[in-house]
Amino acid sequence: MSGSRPFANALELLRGASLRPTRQRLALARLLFDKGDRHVTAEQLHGEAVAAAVPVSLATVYNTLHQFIGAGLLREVVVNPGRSYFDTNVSDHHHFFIEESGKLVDIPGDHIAVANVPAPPAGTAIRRVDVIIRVEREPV
Amino acid sequence: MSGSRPFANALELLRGASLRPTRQRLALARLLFDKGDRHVTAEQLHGEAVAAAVPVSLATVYNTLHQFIGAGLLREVVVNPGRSYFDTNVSDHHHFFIEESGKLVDIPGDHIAVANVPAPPAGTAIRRVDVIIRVEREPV
DNA sequence: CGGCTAGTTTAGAGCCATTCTAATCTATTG
DNA sequence: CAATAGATTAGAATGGCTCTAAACTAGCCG
Repeated sequence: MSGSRPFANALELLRGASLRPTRQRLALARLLFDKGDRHVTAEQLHGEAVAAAVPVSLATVYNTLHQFIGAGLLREVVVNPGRSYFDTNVSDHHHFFIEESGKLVDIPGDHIAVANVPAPPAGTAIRRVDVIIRVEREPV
Repeated sequence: MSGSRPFANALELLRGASLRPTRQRLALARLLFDKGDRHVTAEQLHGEAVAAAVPVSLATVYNTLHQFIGAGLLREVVVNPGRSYFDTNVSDHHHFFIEESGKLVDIPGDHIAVANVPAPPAGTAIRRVDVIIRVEREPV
């Protein structure tokens, strides 16, 4: 785990984000945060919820994911056109992306250093630095 | 310019990539490569072609862009879910991404250093490292 | 407890970038 | 110039995501 939310249960998480603890949000929060760091797509998460007999629509999954992002509980990772990944690890880190399987693997922030970053274009400030290392199955 | 294709005209580019020099491909190659480094979307490029009175369908624009990528003439930059940018600069470099305007700005490869990259997951090899620095309009 | 209301959820339609299909066209070769 | 492999095309299809408007519910107040 990233260790950034020790002991926080789903209810506290939602309270902290000023989101009403509805059945759907509680269930999604548990699916997301009860098993350590995860990278999921909206569709995957929806599938898990349905499998867990939690009645939730895909629209609600998207709504909830975006609310969690707004609350800083989640981060969006963009590696592929036309599909978003949601990352439960919101601490400073980067990613390996295995193109064939579509899997993401965390790289802790202190295991990688980005140096000599030039000044951003005039009138802008850096919001975030994303490093994506694209890997492929090793050629034999 | 990235300077990687000095004196190459559109015809030579296509020949070198074993692509038949059709009217559409020649026109798109000129639009892409005759004005230095560019970051375009498929729709933009299609618009430019139409504006230049080159009859070309959006499907052909997509086909051609992917063929150019396959030939190493172009690179795809993924910063936004649901929209791809095509980058005519295929040399080693990275990007600032200005979220509000959707603009990309090149960062030359030698102006940024990524250090301490950990070994990739077992059985995989690094194909490419993408650094995307997301910037926002400076808060006053 | 019963109602009230703002906030939530939902099915289904809609949107948009991209890809597919199958028919037409064209660059190249003999 | 005819034959044909390859290219282009319009339009339909796809897929991820968002919107809409109606039904539901958590939290509040009496």
